[in-house]
Amino acid sequence: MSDRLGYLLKHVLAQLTEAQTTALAPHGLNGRDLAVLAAIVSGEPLSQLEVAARLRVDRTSIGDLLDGLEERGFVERRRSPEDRRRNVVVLTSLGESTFETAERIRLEVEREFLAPLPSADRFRDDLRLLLGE
Amino acid sequence: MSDRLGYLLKHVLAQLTEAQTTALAPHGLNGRDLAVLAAIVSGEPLSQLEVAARLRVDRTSIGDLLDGLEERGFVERRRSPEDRRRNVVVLTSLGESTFETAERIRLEVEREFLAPLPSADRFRDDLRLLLGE
DNA sequence: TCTGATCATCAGTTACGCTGATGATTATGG
DNA sequence: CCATAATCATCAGCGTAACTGATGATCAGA
Repeated sequence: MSDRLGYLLKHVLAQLTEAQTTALAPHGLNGRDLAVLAAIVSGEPLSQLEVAARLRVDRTSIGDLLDGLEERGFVERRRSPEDRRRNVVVLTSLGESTFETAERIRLEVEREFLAPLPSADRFRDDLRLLLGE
Repeated sequence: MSDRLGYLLKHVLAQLTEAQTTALAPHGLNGRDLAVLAAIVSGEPLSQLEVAARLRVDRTSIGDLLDGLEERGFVERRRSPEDRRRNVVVLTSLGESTFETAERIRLEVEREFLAPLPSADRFRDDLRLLLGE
């Protein structure tokens, strides 16, 4: 239909978001929540600012995001002992198990989503190139 | 950095949007406004609903969008004589000239934006495939 | 110790997509 | 012809997300 790049990107993203949302909903998560869990699960405990930076999400949004995850029992915030300004965020055991199943779902959703393409990897490479990574 | 498809798409779109916004700002437009003008300029006069459908924008958003464009003198809304429920939206002469220069800018911004890729056309094709077009 | 930086949080703004309702107008069918 | 349904624009309101700017608590450095 349209060849406007903004239009194409916007609606491709919207469709992916919708597919992820519906697929993850039974587990009480959306794609954003899952990205937060993924940032936390990898390696040493992170402060909220570090989580936000890693996801390139605004610093003031991450608090609300964690509030929701904490209410649902996926993460815990603890005051860091060596720097009491910081909240160290860790996954609960529920958070860990949910993360693993949700992550599998995400991979499957992405695989299906990119199925129409001749090469999904090439498309991913293109996106990374555009971000300069 | 991240290989999450949602992350990649989101930030690629954000970077494009920013590039378009800054490039178009001197002409009093953003990428969204320009898309509206493009939908109007092509062919016969459209009702607001038709403009919204063509852009895949919510029906209730298009009104505000047109308000802004009308304030800035780019479009005019007239009650359709043969169906007085409809607003026929047309470009003013200022709208037309602005559209032409802005459209050239958009093409140049997109060209530069996709320059890092081995094949910009292929990337566009991929996006269209994902939208099922 | 004083000063400035850092972290989390809070209040408020802007933008967008969406739902549901309303009034005006047109189309349909009995 | 008239009553009903459908269509169009608009309005109020909601939820989400990104962002700015301020605050209090805490830490680091001079």
